[in-house]
Amino acid sequence: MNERLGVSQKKRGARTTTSPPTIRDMSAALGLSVATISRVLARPEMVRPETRERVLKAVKEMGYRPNALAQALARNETRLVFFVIPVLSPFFLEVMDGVEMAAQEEGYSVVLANARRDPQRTKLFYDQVVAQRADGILLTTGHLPDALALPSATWPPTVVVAEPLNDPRAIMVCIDHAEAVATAVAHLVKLGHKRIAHITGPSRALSVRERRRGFNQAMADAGLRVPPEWVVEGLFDPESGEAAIAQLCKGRMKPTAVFADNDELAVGAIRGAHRHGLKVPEDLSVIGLDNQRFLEVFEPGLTTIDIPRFEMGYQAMKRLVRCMAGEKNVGGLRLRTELIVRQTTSYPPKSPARTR
Amino acid sequence: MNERLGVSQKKRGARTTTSPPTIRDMSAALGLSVATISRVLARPEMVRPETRERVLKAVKEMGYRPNALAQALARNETRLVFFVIPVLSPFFLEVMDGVEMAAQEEGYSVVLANARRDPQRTKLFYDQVVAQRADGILLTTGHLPDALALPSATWPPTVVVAEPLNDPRAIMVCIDHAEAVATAVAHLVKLGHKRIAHITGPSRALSVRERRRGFNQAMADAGLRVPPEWVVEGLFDPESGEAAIAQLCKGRMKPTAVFADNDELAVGAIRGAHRHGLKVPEDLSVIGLDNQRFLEVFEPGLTTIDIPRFEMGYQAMKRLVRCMAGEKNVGGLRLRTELIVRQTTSYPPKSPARTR
DNA sequence: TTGTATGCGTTATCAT
DNA sequence: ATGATAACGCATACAA
Repeated sequence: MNERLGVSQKKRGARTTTSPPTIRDMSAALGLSVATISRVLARPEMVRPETRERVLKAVKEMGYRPNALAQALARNETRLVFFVIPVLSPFFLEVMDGVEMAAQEEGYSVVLANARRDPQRTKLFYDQVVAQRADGILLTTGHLPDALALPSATWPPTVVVAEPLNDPRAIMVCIDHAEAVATAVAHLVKLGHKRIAHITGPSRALSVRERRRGFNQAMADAGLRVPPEWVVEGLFDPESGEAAIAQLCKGRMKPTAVFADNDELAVGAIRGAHRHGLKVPEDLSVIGLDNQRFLEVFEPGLTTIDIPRFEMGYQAMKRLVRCMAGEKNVGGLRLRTELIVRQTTSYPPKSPARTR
Repeated sequence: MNERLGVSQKKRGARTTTSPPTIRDMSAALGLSVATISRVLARPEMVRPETRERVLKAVKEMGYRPNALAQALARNETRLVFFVIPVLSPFFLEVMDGVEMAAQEEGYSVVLANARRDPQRTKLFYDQVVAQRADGILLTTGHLPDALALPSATWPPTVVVAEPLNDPRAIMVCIDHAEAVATAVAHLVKLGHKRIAHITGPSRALSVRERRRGFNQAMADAGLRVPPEWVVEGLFDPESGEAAIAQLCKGRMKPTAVFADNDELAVGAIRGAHRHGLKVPEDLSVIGLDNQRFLEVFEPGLTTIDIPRFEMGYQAMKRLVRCMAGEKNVGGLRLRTELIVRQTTSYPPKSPARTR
């Protein structure tokens, strides 16, 4: 045994510094083959209890931890996934929470991949997956021109969260945007509103287009018409919401209610309304979409549509795992949204509000 | 060429499915050694231009990408770091933004490691680093009982962000909490406040203790005393802030101003004040700490202390990279904070406000 | 039940 | 400038 140890050390060069023990160190120290060590950790039932205990004891004593890198190479899997987001926002943060939870349950780690609004970067993350930097990819962005050019053979396990994607190869976990918006509109209509504006996100996003469709449909269903100037496009931030209100106030006919494509736009709209001397909801009803957690402190409480962000992330990751396990025909999922009525919606004003 | 390719395939088992080409496939296809292929990508200047071009062309055509896993194993580095957070919050999100930026610049990826308030989990992430799942670790939590027990030999490259840590081995990038708080107190004192309360975060965090120390010191310096019941501890959330105000309103003597350990507490405090019929800032001045981005939409604008979150993350990651590169004596950093005066602070009320 | 030997896809050392 | 080949640390098929 000592001989073998000697040989081993000579062959592999003496370690003077204390680097973590490898499986071979364990093997040498215990006089067992590396295979046995490996088996104790991977399939304990395959090894005799006494041997197993002896190995386990040594593992604990010497602090042996299998090298994740080597393991990954041998097993041909990284147990890593990329979570690609277009921009760091509280919304994706909460989706990520669900992703992380599922990942933990399944023994995966999540790499946050921030595309910084650059589709080109999304492609880079794809390349990384192809290069075995990760096993799969979770997308939260609908437009990825380059990645679509990927040949099917190298299309890695992919699940799209929160955003629809028009590629049949992608599995989608999202909400029914059109339906969600319709619910909001229905709420406003029920309150008696007839003049409803729509503040939308950037129209290159498929989800935004879906919402717009839902809005128009719901309005049409209610027999209401939407002047083109009442559909104002912006980014998903408060500034855009505020600007949209300024825009809407310029017109001769003014809406009594606005639906905003997300909560941040809605909050901006409320601020904009205040700036224009409009009270919410007395003069203007505002309804958002997201039910962002951090807005719980906001006053007046924002009427909005809840998107199950955590659940979306969780389900998406679970599906991705199945994908990576080689399962075929993993289906997508459409989660239900829910209208949360708080204080920013009310009956329309009796007489048109006067803006300043 | 076909022959060689054939040999390769026979030797390595026929691939019926199209798996990504390996360096050996390239080698075979080009009639060059694997070493040359490798060199072209790693040190192009070492190879003759003609050969180089030939290889590059083939790389592009065949879509060859070095397997990151194998690369990592051979180079003995993962180019991955863990970013450990106690809980998913907008605060850490912005720190993460900086971390990510620096990581990208340095060719690293960031794994989001959510400890979910469980120090035990922090230990797990440490183990993963020891097991070469990542090269280094970024901590945002001050209390890690178990990890401290790690022998110095296996103490991986570590940088602590945002939170001080009392381990000499750790490199810290944070702010001077005591000084930040002192600035806030000084502002209130200058406005004429004499009765100032402190709503604190959980006292197990070292930063919270530092802030408390800063508060007491600043008050003492101003010749003001702090009744023990005016220091109310809570979690870092709005609910705690609201509860703290309820607590403070129960006393006979009431403060005219409160300093909250973070913005969320402050926002909760404001809400609590409203509930108790106190107007902010007329009856009660409130000042927070963080300058959270999402609170920009909050009205009235919160007076607070700006913490350079992005910069903290960025600098921390840059330092971690140096650490991982083996650099010794990488120093810590203390970033400057800045008082942002908005609308929630004003002069103390002439007569004590009446609570309901 | 345990051991032997080979493969995983690179990098890097040492020849040539 | 290029090639042969030994690491890297583990998993696993096959042998014993």
